[in-house]
Amino acid sequence: MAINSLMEDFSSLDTSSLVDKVEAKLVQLLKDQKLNVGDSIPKELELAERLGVSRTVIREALLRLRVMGLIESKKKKGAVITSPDIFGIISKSVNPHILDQATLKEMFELRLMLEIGMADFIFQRITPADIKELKQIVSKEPDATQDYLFNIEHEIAFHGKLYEITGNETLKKFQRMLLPVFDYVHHSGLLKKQVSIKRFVSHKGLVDIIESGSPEMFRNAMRNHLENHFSRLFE
Amino acid sequence: MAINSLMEDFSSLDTSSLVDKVEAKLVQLLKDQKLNVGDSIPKELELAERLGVSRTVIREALLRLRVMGLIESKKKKGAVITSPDIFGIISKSVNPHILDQATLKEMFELRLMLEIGMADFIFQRITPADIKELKQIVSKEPDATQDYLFNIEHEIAFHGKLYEITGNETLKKFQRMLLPVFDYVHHSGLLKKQVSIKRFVSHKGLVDIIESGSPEMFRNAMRNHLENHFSRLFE
DNA sequence: TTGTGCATTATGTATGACATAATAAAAATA
DNA sequence: TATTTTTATTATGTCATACATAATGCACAA
Repeated sequence: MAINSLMEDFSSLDTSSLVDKVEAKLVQLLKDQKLNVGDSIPKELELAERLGVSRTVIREALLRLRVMGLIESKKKKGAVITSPDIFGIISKSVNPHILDQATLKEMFELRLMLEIGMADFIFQRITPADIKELKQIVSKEPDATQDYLFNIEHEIAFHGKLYEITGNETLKKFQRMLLPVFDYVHHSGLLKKQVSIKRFVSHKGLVDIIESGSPEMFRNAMRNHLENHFSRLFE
Repeated sequence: MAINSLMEDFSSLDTSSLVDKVEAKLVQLLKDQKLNVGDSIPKELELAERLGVSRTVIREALLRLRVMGLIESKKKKGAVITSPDIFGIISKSVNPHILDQATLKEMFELRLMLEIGMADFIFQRITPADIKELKQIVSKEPDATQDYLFNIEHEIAFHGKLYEITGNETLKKFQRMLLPVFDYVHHSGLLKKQVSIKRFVSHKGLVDIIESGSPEMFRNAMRNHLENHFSRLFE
């Protein structure tokens, strides 16, 4: 079925340029030959000769793989296969000013889902040191009268720590990618006006639950904690 | 501050190639000039002249932007700014055979988080038609004796429908990206052996809750439904 | 053995040329 | 005049070649 859809793509949409085809061929090469990270691929000239295209085309195709993080090329050693840091890469291209508003709003939603869904991982992997650190962060919690930026920083510190506790690096990168988006969406006119800022479950409340509650309790508490955001999304 | 960090980058790590600099300059151009989607950017030759580099370099920089989905270039009209379909793009570079195992496992975890965290969005946006469709999918639920592939297909149909109900296109793309990863992780020796396949809350159970329950109930039920996966991650 | 320097090699950059496709302008026809 | 066809123009896509640059390894000398 994978092959079929591939064929379809090729037959139906033959608007593909030469570089497109070469790119596909190279990716397939990586897949087929089961090359491992660190292995090096043929030189540009060799590829050009073997595929019967100019070096320019090869270079463009390789460049694409490089941008996608599949390879890295050094001056003499040629190109070697790397394990792509996906989110690190797209972080570069996530530009709130360029992404369309619908996508931005959706990414905002994604963050809410993740923070609620991470409960089990927090409970599974948290250490006493983590709890201590959380408590320390919470102890510095600013009251509502405090200046705005400081509040933001505190939010990031607290929630960022939660992401960290999950021990999931990919998730952490995802959060870093979402941070500017979140901030942007929060302040642009994308969401409904915030009618009343109520703090339902506080950060301290969350920590208490982490310390002596259950994942289930945490999910509900976090959902409640994020109510201000949800209420701006829904009616 | 943005300028400072930029300077630092340039001074500390001047391993950046010409293309790197041009790329950064172009991205900055897009940001500064607040160009909207659909606006076209200067021609390659013009850029080459203005920045004092060869067309080769300009082309490579533009190509990077293209791979990142920031621009699209047509034969005559030049390049126009587009709203990048991030996940569509990285889907292409998500290759389970190339990603390292730690990342794969983490992406597996991400999926679990999302499916639990999506509860509120499902309840907020589901329509009677959706419920009807869900019931129809469930009615065809195969029993455990049925052939394996059919079971997989059914899983994808059901959970995919849930993603769809959230109305979040970005999430949907994210799922499509995760699908091959999920399958791969599930079958490779990455996770602990599956001791006993128990179906806790069934698909039908989930539908019942969607129809007459609450987000809170759904989260717990989904967590339970995914227990087989969780148990392979945790002890 | 250690270090310096040179040769080699593969990518990075520059330049010029032509192909191709999309658009606009001009010409031809009804 | 209106409409279609042809032609010209333009900007990207592809090719070819030459040279710059940096990393690697080898040879030679201290």
